[in-house]
Amino acid sequence: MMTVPEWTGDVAALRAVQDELAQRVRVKDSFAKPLRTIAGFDVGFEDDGATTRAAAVLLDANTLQLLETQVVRQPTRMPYIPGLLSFRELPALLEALSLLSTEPDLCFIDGHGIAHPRRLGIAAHFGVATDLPTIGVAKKILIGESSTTLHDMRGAFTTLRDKGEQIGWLLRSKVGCLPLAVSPGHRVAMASAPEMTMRFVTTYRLPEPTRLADRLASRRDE
DNA sequence: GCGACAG
DNA sequence: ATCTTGTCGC
Repeated sequence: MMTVPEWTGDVAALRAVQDELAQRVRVKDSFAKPLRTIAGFDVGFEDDGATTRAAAVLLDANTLQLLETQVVRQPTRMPYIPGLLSFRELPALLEALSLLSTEPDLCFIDGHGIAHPRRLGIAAHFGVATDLPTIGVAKKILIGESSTTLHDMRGAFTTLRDKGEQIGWLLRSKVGCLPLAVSPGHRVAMASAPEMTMRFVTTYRLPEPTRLADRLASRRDE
């Protein structure tokens, strides 16, 4: 399945691929059994963007103990284009995933799930490409808005909708901080995205999987 | 046409 | 995303 075609400059072609892949996204729960391991993924850049650096971290879902980390580098293949982020970052992320010794039960991706113009943010795309359960955790909204006010209480969340359709949530993971935009990617129910995310939030704004992957991908480590 | 625009 | 010092607030 060609889930990540090469960049030829044809934006319309990639949008067509997105529409096709979006049909394969399954927004429903897949957790009949408790989680054993979870993983976090993020991407950073080096050499003025010439090099793409992807990080993957594997954690014990119950103790949050760090079990494994992987960092890979690839030459950057295409520029950043709002809405087409996944085609730029997915290749490196998939390589990082392949290096993990254990396949995670749930993946947290830095970016949106279905909270995307074509309902195929990087977390949804990642999920369809791997068939693994995924949740998108973004620091900013790409599309959509919330109607009700978000209480300034840890764990509070409100609906994020686009033209009436719910595409995710705004989640106050930490008091005094801007909310996160959380949306299901693949094989995760809309309703469980916020709680699954909060389950791994400790004292920071980002849930541990994403936070740790962030540090590795952004140089602040290694 | 104008503004917005994950990372 | 990335380049970066000081500064505000708990």
